[in-house]
Amino acid sequence: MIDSKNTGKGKGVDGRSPCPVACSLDLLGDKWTLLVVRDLLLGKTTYTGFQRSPEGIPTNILAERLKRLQAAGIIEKSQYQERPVRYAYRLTEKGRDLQPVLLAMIDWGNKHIPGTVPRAEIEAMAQRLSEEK
Amino acid sequence: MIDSKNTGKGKGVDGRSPCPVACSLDLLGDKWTLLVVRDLLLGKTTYTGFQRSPEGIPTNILAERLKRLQAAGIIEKSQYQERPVRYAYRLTEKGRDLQPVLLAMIDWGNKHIPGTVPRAEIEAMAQRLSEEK
DNA sequence: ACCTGTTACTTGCATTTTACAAGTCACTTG
DNA sequence: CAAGTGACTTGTAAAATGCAAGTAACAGGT
Repeated sequence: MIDSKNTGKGKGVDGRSPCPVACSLDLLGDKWTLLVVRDLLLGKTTYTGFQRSPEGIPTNILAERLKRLQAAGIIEKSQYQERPVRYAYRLTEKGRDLQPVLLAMIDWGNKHIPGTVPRAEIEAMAQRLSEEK
Repeated sequence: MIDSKNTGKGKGVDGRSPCPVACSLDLLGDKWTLLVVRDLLLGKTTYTGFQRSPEGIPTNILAERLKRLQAAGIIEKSQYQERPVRYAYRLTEKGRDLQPVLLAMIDWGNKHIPGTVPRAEIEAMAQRLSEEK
């Protein structure tokens, strides 16, 4: 199925091929999307929160990615207060299920890219952020 | 460390931040790179083999990605015959260590994108390709 | 009431990356 | 010796990205 150029069954898949990796990459395969998911897993929820991450995502890219993730059902946007209006973005179950992908990347980075902050430290920070008042 | 815009210790990290996810994405964060790694994990080794995958990677992109992956120490290129010269690309240990990332993506895709070919089928195919004479 | 600040974006434009087609070079096979 | 294959390179149009600036809705201080 991976080796044939569309076996022509007309499944539900829309992407480049029925390969789950290819389909995932159609959605997540760029330099920013998974960083937003990372921030969400760390407990961040606001637009400016994502912007303040050290990588410095351009604001138009962030806005576009949040729309894509929402359209894909990976995050949901909710207004958590009026006057002034403020929004919170949260992972859906589909989004939280990306955690193993991120963890695998963290482990790979820790093992093969010297100087990356270790998983333990990241998990500790996630803890802190989720406990924040 | 993730929340401060470079704590200024001058570590070995070159990317956008010392976050292992960000660093991994600097290398792998696009629509094609991990598909090549997928093919390599499946047992493919040649330039035209990668090109024949159903996603249809553009040839200039493939050439550039192979160079990047080689420069990053994720794959190695070897000439497996002269007259005519033919090359084989193979994953290094660093490259093989990406398997958990790919497996996590497969599981996520299988769970959340209907119509994607199941992990069992992919593993069976990897088996077949690696046994190929 | 006015000025400054914050959150959550949108718009415009230059630069970079990607996609697609075609071409090259060294051979091999009929 | 003509056609084919493997492994690429080159050219160019289209799309995505990055950067700066602008907008809108409010809050808080003077």
